[in-house]
Amino acid sequence: MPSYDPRRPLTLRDVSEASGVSEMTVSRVLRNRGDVSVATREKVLKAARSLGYVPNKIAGALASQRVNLVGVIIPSLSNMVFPEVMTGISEVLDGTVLQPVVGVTNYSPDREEKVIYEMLSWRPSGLIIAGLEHTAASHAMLAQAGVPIVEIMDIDGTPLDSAVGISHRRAGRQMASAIVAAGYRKIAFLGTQMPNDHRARKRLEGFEEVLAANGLTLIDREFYSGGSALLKGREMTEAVLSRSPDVDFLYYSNDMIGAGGLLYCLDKGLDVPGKIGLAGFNGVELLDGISRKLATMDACRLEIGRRAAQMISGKQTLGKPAPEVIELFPVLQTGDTIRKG
Amino acid sequence: MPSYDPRRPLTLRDVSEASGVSEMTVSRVLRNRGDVSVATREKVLKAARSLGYVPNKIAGALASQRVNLVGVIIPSLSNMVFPEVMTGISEVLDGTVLQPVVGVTNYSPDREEKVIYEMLSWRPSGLIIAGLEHTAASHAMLAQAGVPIVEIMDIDGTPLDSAVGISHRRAGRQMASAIVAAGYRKIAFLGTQMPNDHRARKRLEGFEEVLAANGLTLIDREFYSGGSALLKGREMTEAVLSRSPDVDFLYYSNDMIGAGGLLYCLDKGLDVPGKIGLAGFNGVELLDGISRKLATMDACRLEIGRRAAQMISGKQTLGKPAPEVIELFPVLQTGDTIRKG
DNA sequence: TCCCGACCTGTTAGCGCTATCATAGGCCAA
DNA sequence: TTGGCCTATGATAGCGCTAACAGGTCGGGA
Repeated sequence: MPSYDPRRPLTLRDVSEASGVSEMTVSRVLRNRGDVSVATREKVLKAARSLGYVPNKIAGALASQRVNLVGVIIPSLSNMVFPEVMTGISEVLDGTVLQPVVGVTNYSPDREEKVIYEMLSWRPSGLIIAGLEHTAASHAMLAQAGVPIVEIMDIDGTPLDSAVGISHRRAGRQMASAIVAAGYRKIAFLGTQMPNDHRARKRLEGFEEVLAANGLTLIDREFYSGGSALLKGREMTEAVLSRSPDVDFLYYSNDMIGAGGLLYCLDKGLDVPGKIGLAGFNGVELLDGISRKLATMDACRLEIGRRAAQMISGKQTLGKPAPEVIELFPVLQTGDTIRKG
Repeated sequence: MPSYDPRRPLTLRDVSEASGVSEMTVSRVLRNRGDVSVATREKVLKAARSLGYVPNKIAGALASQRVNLVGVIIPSLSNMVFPEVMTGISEVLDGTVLQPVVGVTNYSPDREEKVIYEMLSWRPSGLIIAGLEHTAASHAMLAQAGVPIVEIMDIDGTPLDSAVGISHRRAGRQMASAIVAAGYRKIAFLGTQMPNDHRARKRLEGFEEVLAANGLTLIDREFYSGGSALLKGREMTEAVLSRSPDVDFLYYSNDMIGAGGLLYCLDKGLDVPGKIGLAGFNGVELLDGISRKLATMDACRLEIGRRAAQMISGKQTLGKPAPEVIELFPVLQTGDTIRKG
């Protein structure tokens, strides 16, 4: 491999000169587009390889008006849920010319606004964004973007364009019904203190709706933010149990803190699910190794990612495609922490 | 907010016409560069806002030859380690003009090659890439790229340019020394079956080195791939314990499977750390909620991310900066699963 | 023989922005 | 006044690539 002056980056022209054909022909070879004779193709590829030429997509994208990037805007990468959504997206996009680019908002609407602006300034072919709640400015940008937008995770609200997700309100209701049906009555909620986690909020709303319909209210609640979720779950559980000793069910806003709580209860030798039941949310496979399986609901993360990516890639060809809303239905897994019958 | 024909995207010219100044002046206002009178500035910003104009970075990058993107190439997002590295990187980059863009290789060298090619085709300002082992083609591309490259996580080898990481071999040795010193003799290894996880391999090599120096060899080994790590840890532990009942120490290649194993041992009522000790690797905070704390070593993930980002951003201004290698030193935490003294 | 189309390659004109230099005033010291 | 030097703005020329069209060559059917 010969070495070159790193100060002058390689361009198509270098390859064109090295191989004795026009830049256009080099471009065609490198993109596998149009008719090029086998001999020429070989010659060009050989030159490109020996120079170590890497095409400049910036220039290519500008010239062709095609960027083939899909922006994916999510609140966080450090819990288990969004990486799995990403897996679903990549899985589908790998079979196309499109590539995902992720932006992380940390559940902050202001940051989301900035990330959307950044993303759009690259003129992506589409945008996948978590949640239906955005600032007015974000909403305006998305509406004007002129590219397909898919809002994911949640369908309790009005999508801007297309959407794939589950109804968190319904999920909360379903879980509450199961808990009440199993005979639990003194129910406490333990969850994130996140004003902008709208999905957790909606689940709790649905949950309380059903409690109310059964003449019940939450007897206690405990919130946290930051830190190791497993540990927080443990600490919160301890706090609730000591404050409300007669509690008979702990409903957690996610599986991680639920697992922490479960480990605590088991350590304390509590009768789970006889005297006290527990449930979380998300169906995180990661936790399958705990001796008792926590009741939970699968949030369909992988499938949401897949569908969203399919929608974006499907809309590339057509003109102005119709918005589409897909509702997925999480399955309640009672596990070992809700009484049967 | 007025609405526009989405078929013709907005350009600088639209803003320039709407505000009655030249495109150049609009560009200056939007980038806060050069002298523009307050009156003009206001006028332009108003026009840009009312149009909902978002600058086209593709064009901007091409014209200015500056992209301000930092490629980050990592094997996976679904374990706990790389998201934390990302956090460190973002933390530092947020204070600069640079933005991270991540690419995931799934521990496949071929995929890494493709991802590097893709990244370089966007002409990033720098590249952060996990590991020191790359295919010949990858190596050539990186060497020719003409931008700062920082290889992270590992320093047992020869960096291409700069590097930040820990010595996994040394980490393995340290852990082995601690285990041997604590009096354990019948030691088994449980880890990933990943030919391309070089860091896990190096840890094991260092580990066995010290065992050998003490006249010991591993009495058993068990490998896995895929699946829920916690559950795998449990299953592997069961397999090892039944196959080698006299084992007195279980060394896991990561904390997740270690935690699964720990939960299994506790469930079985084994005397931990008296009859059997356990240790993992990574120091994942996530697991802090387990009743017994697993012995582990912190891989300095956050700090690695920070340092790598600092190196890239520090090299933006200078000409051709000198390569730099930073070794970080993980701390051994004996937790509750290695005998004291 | 000529013409037509298939195949291959080249030429031209941008994509939307920014670097660079040019220019038009305004202000002050000499 | 004149020159010098600011500040504010505009004109011009690309960045590296691709779309669109313009040839040129060759072979075969009329």
